[in-house]
Formats: sequence, C-alpha cells, structure tokens
Amino acid sequence: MEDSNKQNPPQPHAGESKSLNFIEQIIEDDIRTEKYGKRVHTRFPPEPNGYLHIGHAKSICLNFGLAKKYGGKCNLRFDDTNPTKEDIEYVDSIKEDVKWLGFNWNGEYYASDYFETLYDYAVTLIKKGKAYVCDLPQEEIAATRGTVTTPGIISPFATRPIDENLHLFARMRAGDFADGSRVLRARIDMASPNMLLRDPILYRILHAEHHRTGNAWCIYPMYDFAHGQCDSIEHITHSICTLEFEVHRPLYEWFIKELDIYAPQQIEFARLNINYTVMSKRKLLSLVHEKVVNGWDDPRMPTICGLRRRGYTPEALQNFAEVISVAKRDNVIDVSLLEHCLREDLNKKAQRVMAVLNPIKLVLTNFADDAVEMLDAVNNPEDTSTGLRQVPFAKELFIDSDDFMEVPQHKFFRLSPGNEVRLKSAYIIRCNEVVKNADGSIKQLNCTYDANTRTGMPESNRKVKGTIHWVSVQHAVAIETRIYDKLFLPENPEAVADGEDFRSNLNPDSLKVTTSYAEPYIKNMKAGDKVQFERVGYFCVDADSTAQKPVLNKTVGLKGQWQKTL
RNA sequence: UGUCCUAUGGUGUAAUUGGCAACACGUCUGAUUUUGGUUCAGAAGAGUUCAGGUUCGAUUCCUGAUAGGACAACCA
Repeated sequence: MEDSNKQNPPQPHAGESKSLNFIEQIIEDDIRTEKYGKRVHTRFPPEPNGYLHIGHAKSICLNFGLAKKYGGKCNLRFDDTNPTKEDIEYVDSIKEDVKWLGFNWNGEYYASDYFETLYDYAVTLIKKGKAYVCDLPQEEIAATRGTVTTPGIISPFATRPIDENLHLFARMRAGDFADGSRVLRARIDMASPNMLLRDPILYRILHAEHHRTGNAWCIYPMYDFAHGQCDSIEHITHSICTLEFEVHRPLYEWFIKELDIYAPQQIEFARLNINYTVMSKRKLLSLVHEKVVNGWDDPRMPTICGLRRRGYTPEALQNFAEVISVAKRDNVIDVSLLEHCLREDLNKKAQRVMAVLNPIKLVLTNFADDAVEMLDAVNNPEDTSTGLRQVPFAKELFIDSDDFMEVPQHKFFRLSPGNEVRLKSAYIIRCNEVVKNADGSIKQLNCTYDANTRTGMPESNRKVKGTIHWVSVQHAVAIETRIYDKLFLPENPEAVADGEDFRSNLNPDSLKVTTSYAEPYIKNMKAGDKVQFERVGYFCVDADSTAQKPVLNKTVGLKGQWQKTL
C-alpha cells in the first residue's frame, strides 16, 4: 500500500496506484488494528422479491470485489423474511445473475435458515425485559409512534410482565392469533428522535406459506431484527448497505449489544443512479406485470438479465463498478460512462461483420455479370489472432442508404454522384448514375469499380475520403435487427409530478424491429455472440434466432454523432 | 421545523499526518487508420456551497449559515 520508493518521481500513468475508496480505507484500518483479526468477510444480501438490476451489480462487485482484494470471503444471503413478496423464481434468477457477473459465493445462506435462532434471540430480549407483546392494532401503533418532531406515546402493553410476554409470544408462534392482532416490539425509547428506536416491531403474525420454510412459521421477523443478527451469525466483518439504512444503524447496534453477540459493522454507501434509467424495483416490476416490456430480460431493462440479453458483458459491468467507485454522496452517473465501459470491452472482443440496415442497390457496371470474388476481411483489427474470413463480392451489392447522399452536405465523406469511396475490404468505386423509380425514390446506383485498388493491388493504398460497408445481394442473409433506444425520455424518469404516473415518461419508440442484410458469415454466430457491424454498432445474437433468420439485438452504437448529423 | 448523512470542473471519483486541486467519462483540436471505430498527441473546463475563524499556509481543522438526501410500512 505505502509507496516505499520515494526516490523515483511519481508515475502519472501507473495503473496500479489507484487511491482507496472510503470503504477500503476502513477495511485497511481494521486490518491494521486487527479489529476482526485480519479477516474480511462481506455478504451480498438480496431479498428474493425481484430480479437484480445494475444497481445490485454495483453492490455485488463491491462486496465480492472487497473480499477478493483482501483475501476474504463473501456470502450470498437471501433476506427472505417476508413470504408474501418472495418467490423461488427470484432466488434462482439472483443466483444465475451473480454467477454470470463472475462471482462465486463463499456460502449460500438464507435468513429463513436462522428463524429458530432469531426466535431464541427474541425470547432472550423478552426475558431481559427489552421486548414485549403489543396488542395495539396497526393503526394505533402508527398513531402512537408520534412524528418526526413529536415524541410517541408509550404502549399500554409496554409494561406487561415478562412471563405473560413469554407466554403470549409462544402462542403467537403456535398460531393462536390472527394476522395483525399482535406484534412483538422492542422496548427502547418512544421519545427518541430516531423514529426507528420508538419501540420497533420485531415480529409480526403472518399466516403465509414461505418459499423455503413452508408453513412451519406463522410469525416472521422484521428486517431490523433479522439482518444484523444474520450478519452476526455468519461472522460478517463489514456489512455494506445503501445509505437509506444509515438511520437503522443505531438499531442494528442495539440488538447486537442487548443480545451480547458478535458485532459486525454496518457501512453505508450511496446507491447507483443512472440518468434516463428507472432503477426502483417496484417500478421495474410494474413494467413487467403490465407488459410494457417483454419480461425481466427485455433488453431495454436495466436488469442484469436484460443487460445480458442486450449484449453487455460481465467484464464491462465489473469495470463500470470499478470506475464509478463508491462514496456517500448522492450521485447520478451518465449513461455514456456505462456505454464507454461496454465499448471498451466489446471493441476488443467483437467479431467484425458487414451488414446493411437500410439497403439501396448498387450495381457495378464494369464487373462481370456472374462473377463472384471471395475477398479476405479482417475478423477483428484489435485482435489479429482471430484471422481473416472470406466475403463474397459480386456485381450487385447493397449499401446502406445512410451512406449515400445525392446532394452531399458539407463534410459528408461517403458516396455521392461523381465521387469515389472505398468499399470496406474490397475496391474503390465511383458513382456514375442514380437510377430513380417513378415516384422519385432511388432505384439503384450505377457505379464502376477500380480493379487495381483491392488489398495487395498496386493502387490499394490510394486514399479516398470514405469507407463504406456493403453486402452482396445474391449472398446476403436476411436478419432481424432489434434496435433499442432509451426506455424513458427524461433525464430523471423517477421524478414525476404529483399525480402523474412514471409511465408517462416512456419513450414510444424504444424498440424498432427491422429486416436487414448481413454477409453470410453471420450464420456462424451463436446466441450470445457479440458482433460489430462495421460502422454501425455492436449487436448481440439473440436466443430467438433461427437458422433462416438470425435475430440481432443492438447493444450500443459506435462512438461519435456522425450518424445523426446527416 | 426533530435526528442523522452529504456538499470538489458538465458527470463521477481523488488529494498521504493542513503545502496553491489529480484521474476517468464527456466536450473540442490535431495525427494515424481500408470502420467518422480503435490508437496516439494536445486543449478548454473547478480555486473546492457560502460567511467567518485558527494558521506562514485550509478541499482538509473550528463555528455558523445554505442546499440536497434519509427516517414516522406489521417492506427490505
């Protein structure tokens, strides 16, 4: 950590000299003072009530990353204390997503595995006179809690004798009472300025089937009574959570202290926000339920499975988490940073393929009618070990309509009448004639090619201003391209006016499906493969693909705005 | 009109025990390029929310404002 070499000047480009974030500083202090020996043990504790999204990815990378960096462990723990909202489907998807992100958990735990221990803890508190069974109805409890500026009123049941509390709590567990009729509360301080300390509820009665414990229980612990104790049981050293739990920390520590059990420490960080992105689980759930999107893994969703289907890679997401770092102040990350991380990774990996999204026909008038030339094309200029492939070249080609302008505007480098342009991996051509349909639209472009300009030919180094991509008409493979745009238009789609629905901010054009053409090589691609359509953008082969019709999801465009300035 | 947290270029994160603010993204130049991509070189952009104080010196310490956030679910 410390730089022992003080003689040498600092190295501005040294990759490994990154400074520590505040959590790493805490951990290194704790290691130094041996607060937990030299152990580092974190955990990722999702509630299985929805699919994981990119905000969770930040937390996953943080917790697992810290464990890895300091030679520690990280548990996967399901915070499954509310059977009414949770489901095994979510448990499975969470495991899949964490694994896909590239992490292996030290152990798989469930809060529900600790229900018996938690129950005993509650009994301990009752015996200490620190908890009581309260018969007040829900509305009464809310009303007597006071407000943020006025103290609450002590429950008439707060002074219930210990024996009676013990007896009643046992009967709660036994199922003698109806849902909502009684709760177990901690006796702390109804006048505390911290609302969470005003005799918080520990257990509620819920005659509901739990996805793991079935009907074994009809009382379930609340988050506050479960989370810290679970951390304690697992001997977690650093319990990292988001900022909204900051006010819970005194309570977290109160239970640990009163129970006199192993004490982990809770550390809070600011959750991830990304502009133009909805991140709240509740809203994502409603998008799925109301079929605004096609499921949790719709490529427009910020869910991990959605991003995966969109063509994001674990490496890109991990790098993103690294780059945004972690701190305690509220933040809104620009989507362009996320896209940057993705391009950085994809640029190195994606197979280059030529494709034409909106074709116009181009005829090489000086090319032999039935001739087909197989030309070599580079698979990936960033990785020469991927070699070459052959692309068929013939008299009739498709080029992208974007790559031709009858009246070129200023700084348009591509094809226009009388001008030359290079066909990627092939020849330099010149446009001689624009043939129109009766309605004035372009029917085809008549061009001539310069046979001396292919790679390896004498004039192959001749410079022309633009290079465009193309596909042979007779060899082209029809593909379905699904082009995605922002799901929400405003920068902060979660902030909606009172009485207005967040869905009013939806982008009606977030999905466009078109039929396009690609070179035959596209048929070699499998679901999940990433390609870069040269000069168009990155795409990912979707699982919906058939041999006849590959389906490609647009992952992200290339850098630069030139496409839009036409 | 309570308690707690936060405050650094457009955005995010840094700044060793106080020593005239660094990195990344974005933006803009230029070079290279058979992708307007990549790569490379460079530029602009903050004097650290404000006002006091301590100090030779404050983004770092103190005081007081201001702004934003969290908390009043038998959710997590």
